[in-house]
Amino acid sequence: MGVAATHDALHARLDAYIEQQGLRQTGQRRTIADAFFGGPSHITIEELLSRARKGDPRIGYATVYRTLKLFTECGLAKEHNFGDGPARYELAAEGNDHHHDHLICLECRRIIEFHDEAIEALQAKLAERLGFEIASHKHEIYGTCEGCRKAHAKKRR
Amino acid sequence: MGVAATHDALHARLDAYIEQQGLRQTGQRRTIADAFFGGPSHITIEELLSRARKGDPRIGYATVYRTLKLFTECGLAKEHNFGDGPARYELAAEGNDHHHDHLICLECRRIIEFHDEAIEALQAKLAERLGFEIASHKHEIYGTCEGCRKAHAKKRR
DNA sequence: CTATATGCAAATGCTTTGCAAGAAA
DNA sequence: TTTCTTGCAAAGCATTTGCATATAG
Repeated sequence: MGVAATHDALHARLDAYIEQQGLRQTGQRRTIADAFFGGPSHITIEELLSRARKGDPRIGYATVYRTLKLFTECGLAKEHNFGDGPARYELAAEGNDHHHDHLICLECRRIIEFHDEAIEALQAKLAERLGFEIASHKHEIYGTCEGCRKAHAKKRR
Repeated sequence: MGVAATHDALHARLDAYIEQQGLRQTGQRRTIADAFFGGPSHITIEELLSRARKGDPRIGYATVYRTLKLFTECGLAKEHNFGDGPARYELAAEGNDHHHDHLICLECRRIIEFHDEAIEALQAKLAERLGFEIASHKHEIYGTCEGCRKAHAKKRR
């Protein structure tokens, strides 16, 4: 099962949502979906637009925003704001489905995903203790990644 | 030791920073500091401006932004973005100093602070494992607070 | 006096929206 | 042939900035 098959499944999921909601299949949606499914994770609207325009140069800014909102609604995308500029989107679907959080390098802006069952468990316990029902959470760790730290060490030598 | 004494300590800290940086004591800074030290936590610029204007009606928007940036730089304030509207600021200084994270009720927008040593420890271990040096982190839990859940239960009866 | 701070209004950056024209069902 | 979508430009919102004036040191 290669990338193409995965994309088919994602497109199918999108198509199902579109139909179920009485919306319309359009060339732009397919083009943007291709750009999104095949592109790097944590992509911005800007980057996605330029990827999508390789397939269809007439696509507009607002359409990408609207389409990513649609993807987010149907669970295919997750939106993140890491404090610097624009929002970033990542694929959130079967196979890629399980929840994760992020470490963000403040120097090179690299984003590292992590999932820690023990932290999640403690978080759940904490919420329960406070009578709080969790809908979602955001756990972001900002700092310096291994690569950037090594680069410092090298410079200092 | 009452509130006034606490405020004195905060003002002293601010004054020290201002002097140390070769900046200037101004009436506006004192007024905004009073409004901030005495006001509710997780306050917005807008709210702070209206509090400050009770002391000095001529204070401008930009000054509050600039002054809260100053407070943040000198460690007296912490800025948070909880995903809805404008940033919120909380006091971060002696007594109020230790780090905490937040639960945010999506219904009543109440903000509950928490501090969980075990989660922090796991987080530190995780970062170490990845060779990542933590500068700061953000752990936000969104959902429904106890009060809102009880309100639902009542309605349903 | 000199450098910093202020207030205003304009600019910015990201995102959303109104609307007329175009396309899907 | 009706309803949804698109592209464009304009609006919106939070925040920042340029600049002339005011003020602290």
